[in-house]
Amino acid sequence: MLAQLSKGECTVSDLAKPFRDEMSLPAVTKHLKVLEKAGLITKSKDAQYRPCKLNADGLKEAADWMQEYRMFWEESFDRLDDYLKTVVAAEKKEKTKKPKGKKKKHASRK
Amino acid sequence: MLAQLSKGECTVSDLAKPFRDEMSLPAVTKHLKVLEKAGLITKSKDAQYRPCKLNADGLKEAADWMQEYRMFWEESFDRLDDYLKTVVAAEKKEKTKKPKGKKKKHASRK
DNA sequence: CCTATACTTAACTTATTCGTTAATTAACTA
DNA sequence: TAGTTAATTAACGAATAAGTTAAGTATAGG
Repeated sequence: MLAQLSKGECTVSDLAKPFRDEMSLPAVTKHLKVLEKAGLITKSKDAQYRPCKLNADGLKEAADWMQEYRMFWEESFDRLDDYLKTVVAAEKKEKTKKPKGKKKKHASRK
Repeated sequence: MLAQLSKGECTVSDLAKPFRDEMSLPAVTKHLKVLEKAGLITKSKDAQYRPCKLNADGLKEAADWMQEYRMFWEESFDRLDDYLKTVVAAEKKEKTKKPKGKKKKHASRK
């Protein structure tokens, strides 16, 4: 729906059309209500129609917010990568050792 | 919990300890069950204890999966950025024009 | 054998998400 | 004015997430 709106203002039923067989109109109304509350879109009046458009300010806020987390996510990716590299390396080493070595006891649990 | 496990195998109660006042032990059991089902950890038996460890294969799969979506997310970020640039530009232009111009009618809705 | 410890299972609660159908409001139009 | 179209509201429901308490199982160890 946001993608649709990025091409220009349009009405509730226009936005609903692509989802005709997936959800009802009231469902769309509700969906739009959360987008509106979230400040991502605005609705206005034109006779029976409620033309919707993207809200630049809200989108900017959202983008800024995501931008913050983007780093966090990427760091997480990198940490996972690091972790996997060490694990995979450890496993390769494991395989070159004798396959039936002593089982390592875990640390004492008292 | 995954972070904890990345430092080495440990038991259910060890994993639960940092969350003592946030959730009960059964809650932890359940949480671990979903991590196990998701293939991110494995559990074994040692007397009453159930030592858990990270599952490298599962984590690798998860990382690969995320890697795929990473691009999608970043593209989305970029598209948002692009969109915002054009919108902000458009708004600046708007402000330099006479503030009380003709209201543009929306496209006919028949 | 008895009991404490580690953990699990069962049964239930509570809140939220995401939808539904039916009725309602508002405005256009023949 | 009567009917149609656009959208919303009301009332409800199913599914899921994420916990809770209380009871049960398995094992170690005095």
